[in-house]
Amino acid sequence: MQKTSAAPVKFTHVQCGDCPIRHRAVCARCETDELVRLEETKYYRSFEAGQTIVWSGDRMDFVGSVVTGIATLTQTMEDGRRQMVGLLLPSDFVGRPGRETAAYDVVATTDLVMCCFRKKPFEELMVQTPHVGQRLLEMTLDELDAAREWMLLLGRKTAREKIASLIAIIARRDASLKMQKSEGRVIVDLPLTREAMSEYLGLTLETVSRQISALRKDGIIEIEGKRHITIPDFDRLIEEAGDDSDGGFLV
Amino acid sequence: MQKTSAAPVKFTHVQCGDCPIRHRAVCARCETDELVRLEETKYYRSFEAGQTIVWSGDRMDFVGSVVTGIATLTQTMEDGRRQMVGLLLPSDFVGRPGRETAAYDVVATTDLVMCCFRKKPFEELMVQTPHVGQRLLEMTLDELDAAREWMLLLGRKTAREKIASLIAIIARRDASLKMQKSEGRVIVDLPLTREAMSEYLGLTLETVSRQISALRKDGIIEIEGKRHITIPDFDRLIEEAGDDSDGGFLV
DNA sequence: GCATCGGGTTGATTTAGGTCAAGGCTCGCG
DNA sequence: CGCGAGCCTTGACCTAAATCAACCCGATGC
Repeated sequence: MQKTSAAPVKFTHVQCGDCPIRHRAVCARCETDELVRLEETKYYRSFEAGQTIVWSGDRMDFVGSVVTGIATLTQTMEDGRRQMVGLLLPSDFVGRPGRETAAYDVVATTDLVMCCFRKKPFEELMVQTPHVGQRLLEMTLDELDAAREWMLLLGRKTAREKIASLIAIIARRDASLKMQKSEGRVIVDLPLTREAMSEYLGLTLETVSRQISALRKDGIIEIEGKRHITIPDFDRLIEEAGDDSDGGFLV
Repeated sequence: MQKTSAAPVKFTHVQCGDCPIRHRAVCARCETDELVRLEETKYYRSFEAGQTIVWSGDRMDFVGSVVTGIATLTQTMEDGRRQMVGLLLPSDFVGRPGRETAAYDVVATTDLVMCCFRKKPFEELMVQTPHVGQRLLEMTLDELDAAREWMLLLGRKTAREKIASLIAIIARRDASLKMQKSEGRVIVDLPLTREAMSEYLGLTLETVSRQISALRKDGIIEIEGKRHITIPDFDRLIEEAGDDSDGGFLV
């Protein structure tokens, strides 16, 4: 099962600044003049950990991408049950062209910097420059694959498998960015509270805590503090995750 | 929470044949010469109920859309646990441009006709005619929304709520196509076996059966045979589904 | 120094849904 | 006509995870 696109996009545009929307997220193959037009409507926004960026149903007149930090998309039922439906790491895109209200709560789970564009100009740009739309399609298809992997997790995995999967997912995303892996031994800092993990996994936070303890007791993971995890044998973790495929290299 | 795009696409192209990929799925706003080019690579395929169209990991050199019948996308774990991750009704698109192997099992759950295009020419067409790509982006975004609604269902809803939600989803898709609704009273034919429902909902088929019986006893639904359901009060069903939003008009 | 608070752990108990098992209904076929 | 296969239902029992509750630990504030 292949999760990544056949031909991975190369980010060769060298005049990029620090804004991922230019060099990673959207404008991977864009031309200089398009960059300039995009640039004109660009602005940055910072949020503190815990802050809600938009509430479900609110007007949302921008799109953007995460520069640093982590955000989540969450759905809430009337009685307060919550399910995370999106985990946004740096370079991930937020917002849907063609929709003017947010469909989910968007929350900063760590301190966060986003790079935003007003929606109108962005949509106009999309019409004028097909590359942007094509890149967005690729990203959306990747997200859809991730969502489907997530559905398997939610529908069929045990609590232990869910925890192992989540750690693996974060480790892989981390590793693919930072390459902190050395022959099977992997180190991760969980960027989520136990509660956020429980919302990701469709569990209670007590169960999350218990299963993390269980994995520690069984030597699958080692823990320092609350969040710092080292995985002595990554393949063993993957076994615990019960993944059929390569586990989805995309979150 | 808004599930449909702000400006719903209008299907005004009148020379359409019976192929949904032309008039509904992809070429909503296309020009005649594009249609012609697409037409050249088009072919139909029929499948019987229960037949597997592609296996996860198999080479898949076509994309297409469902004309009549129902297909599903399913993921399987090594030990046989299965989770449905896509339900494809007429006009839904199958396949991912840019990927040459299938990521999921695609199964015909009823007799099925698909309209297919060889992938290469389709991809070339996509590059040449932005409208096709844009339409595909819209469809993919809709699917992503549906997947996220589905995640809430899998992660947080009770068995009873899951069943009620599924019936509501099918009824709405049905109704939006066939308009067989009369003041709150709705009639649906479930196009899925109990087993398929259980794979959709992350339950066992026994639980599905029990909860359907429970909803019948409580007068939420009435059943004739195994599959024919009438919903005397649709709003009451929605209450049982525990939906926060409008419930996602998209499957 | 002490109180408080957010995040985390652990234990005791309950329960929703899974598992195992028996049987029913319908349809096609020898 | 009787038989078996699919599909579905129902019952008895079991277990994984939820619930309820106590408590730990480190940071922050007064």
